[in-house]
Amino acid sequence: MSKSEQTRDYILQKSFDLIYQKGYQSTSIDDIIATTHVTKGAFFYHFKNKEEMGLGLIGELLYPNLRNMMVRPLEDSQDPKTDIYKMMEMLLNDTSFFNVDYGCPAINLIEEMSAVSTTFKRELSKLVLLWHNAIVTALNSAQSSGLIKTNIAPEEVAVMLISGYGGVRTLGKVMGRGAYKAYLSGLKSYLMQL
Amino acid sequence: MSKSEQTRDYILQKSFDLIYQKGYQSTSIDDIIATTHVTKGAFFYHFKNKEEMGLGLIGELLYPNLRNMMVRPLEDSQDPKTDIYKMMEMLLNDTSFFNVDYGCPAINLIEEMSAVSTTFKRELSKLVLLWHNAIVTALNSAQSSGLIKTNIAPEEVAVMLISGYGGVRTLGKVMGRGAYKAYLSGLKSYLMQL
DNA sequence: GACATAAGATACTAGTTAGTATGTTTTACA
DNA sequence: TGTAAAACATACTAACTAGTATCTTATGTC
Repeated sequence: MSKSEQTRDYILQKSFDLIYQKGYQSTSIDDIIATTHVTKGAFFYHFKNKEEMGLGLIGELLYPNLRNMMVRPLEDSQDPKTDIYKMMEMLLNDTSFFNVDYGCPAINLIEEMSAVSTTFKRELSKLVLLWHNAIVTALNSAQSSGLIKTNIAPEEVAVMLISGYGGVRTLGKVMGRGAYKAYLSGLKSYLMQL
Repeated sequence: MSKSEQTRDYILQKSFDLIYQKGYQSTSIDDIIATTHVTKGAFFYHFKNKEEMGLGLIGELLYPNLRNMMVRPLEDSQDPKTDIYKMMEMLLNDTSFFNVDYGCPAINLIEEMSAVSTTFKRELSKLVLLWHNAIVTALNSAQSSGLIKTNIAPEEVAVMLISGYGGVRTLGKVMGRGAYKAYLSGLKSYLMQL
């Protein structure tokens, strides 16, 4: 990786951290250059404007992380019920990447930006759809192999799961990790009965 | 209601609308005085600062609305399963107060403000707890009267329901009303099996 | 090692932000 | 109906905002 690529990635990573904590609109470019010690000239050399940086963040940080943590674990799953639970547990208990007080970076951006910028909305909806499809595919195959009742609708269950995840991230912000614990417990019962 | 009270309420109501659409931090006082045609002097006569207005909003608009739409329908409920479903349906289908693109005002504020202001976080957590307790109470009484299995934990179900609601509001922002429809359908099945 | 260009640094701008200082006008009530 | 206080209006400030113009320095290539 060239020196130039390094600073670009560095800016993206630090911006991500700031935005995760304070929100996109409340994170100023001056904030970013202050914490990175990268100058304004450097910032605007690598990004045309703030939006391009924000979209870069989604494409180059959020997207690959989502694939790794939320899509890949479901690919070719032999036991979706268990794997979905394990995935949720992993996501909610991962304190290296996530923080209860700050919630989920992707959910935060959806909340803040989708009504304000159609470009952000479009890119973020791609992420959601990716996860949605991964869940539906896993549930479908589980129905084929008789591991899940055939009278349930995978699309509905996917929406229930994604909503549950997003919602408990929000809930965690005001109620703390206890919300995660209760959710995971409730999720287990919910998955059982599918 | 005196003239003075009227302008105060008017400011709060219009601020609420703006904040619902753009977020709290992105709604400037200049935005507010521009749309209300109330002058800056009037604004700062009624509110010490922006935060006091924001908190007023929570206490005087969000709180009573939450009581009416999310707590009262569960009080003395003879059939919580049905009443919870009806409440969710009412909330998600009410287009006079809510808008898919803007989600739920309370959820939005939690998302945006709880990590940024402990005062907002505290006030908002009260709202959540109020709803949580109303749900738990309803589920408890349903267990007593044999309408719900006794091996389920009302606290967990409450977290599942609140998370589901909050999450589908987020999901709706990027996926549209289809998310609401799928959620309500999934919710019905979920409640059945309790 | 010259030189073109990539990468980064500095100083600025025009507009916006919350909040204040200092006025003027209503309103309630004696 | 006079007057004190409540309610509102106007003009300003200091700090911050995204972005630009213009410069300097580093880097790879022949």
